[in-house]
Amino acid sequence: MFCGKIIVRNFANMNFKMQIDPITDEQKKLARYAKAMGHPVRAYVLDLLANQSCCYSGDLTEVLPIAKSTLSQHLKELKDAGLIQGQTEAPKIKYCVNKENWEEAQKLFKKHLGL
Amino acid sequence: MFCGKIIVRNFANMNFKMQIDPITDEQKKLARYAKAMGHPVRAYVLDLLANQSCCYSGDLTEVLPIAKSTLSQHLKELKDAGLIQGQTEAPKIKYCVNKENWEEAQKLFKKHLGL
DNA sequence: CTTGTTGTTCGTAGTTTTGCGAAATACGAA
DNA sequence: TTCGTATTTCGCAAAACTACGAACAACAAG
Repeated sequence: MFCGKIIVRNFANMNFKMQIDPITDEQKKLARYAKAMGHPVRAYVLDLLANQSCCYSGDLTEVLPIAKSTLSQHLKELKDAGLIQGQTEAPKIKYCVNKENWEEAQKLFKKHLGL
Repeated sequence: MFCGKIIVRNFANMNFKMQIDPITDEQKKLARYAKAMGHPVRAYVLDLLANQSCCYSGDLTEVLPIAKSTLSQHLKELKDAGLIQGQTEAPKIKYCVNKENWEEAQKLFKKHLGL
C-alpha cells in the first residue's frame, strides 16, 4: 500500500520526482506487525508460540473454535507477516516464531510504545 | 467478535450452557489495540501523539497524503479503540492520547511481547 | 444573521478479511 | 501402490476496510 505524497517539480529541462512520505518505514513495519496481531486467534497463537514453544497446526485446531481451513489462513497471515515460520515434519507441520522478525517486532513496539 | 466454543450439555432436566474460550480477554484486548495500530496512517498518528503532544486534525491533513474524510475515519477508528480522545476547541478539535487506555495497551504489549 | 473555518457524516466503489466446507496436496506407512 | 493422516488451497459469501468527494454540522467572528 502506498502512503506518500508524490511531488513533481520541473527545473529547466530536468525532471525531478520526489516522494515525500511523512510515514516512516518503521511506522509501516510496525503497522504490518500490528495488523498481523490484530485478530484474537492470531494474538492467541503468537502468545502461545512466543511464551511457550512450537506447536502443530493440529494442536491449535483441537483448542480453537474455528475450522481447520480458517486456522490455516490465520497461520498463513502470520507467516506472511514474518512473525512465524513452519517446518514440515511430515505429515505434520511444526510452527514456531520467526526469531529474527519477532525480535524486530519487539524492538519496534518497544520503541514506538515508549516502553 | 465472538471467538469461543459453545458447549451444551444436558444433565437430567437441567440445562447447562458453558462457553469455553481458550482466548483470554487480555489477548482479545491486545488484538483490539493491535488492530487499531495496524494501519500506517494510524501508526503515524499514534507515534506523533504519544511521543510528542496533542494536535489538531488540520495539522495532520497538511502532512498526510490522504483526504480529510479519510483521516477523520482513521481518527474515529483510534478513538473507538480507546487509544486517543478529542476535545473541541471550536472550530477545531484537539486530539490527544487517551492516557488510561494507552497505558493499558503499553502494559499488554509489554507482557505479551515479553518485553 | 451571515460567513468562513474546521471536521464529520453520507453515499459510493473497490479491495481485503474472515469464515466455512469440499477438494486437493503431501507424504509416511502398510 | 494404496491408504490414512495432516494441512493447505479453492470457491464462495458476508462483512469489514480504505478511500474519495460532496454535503452537512458546529461554532466563532464579523
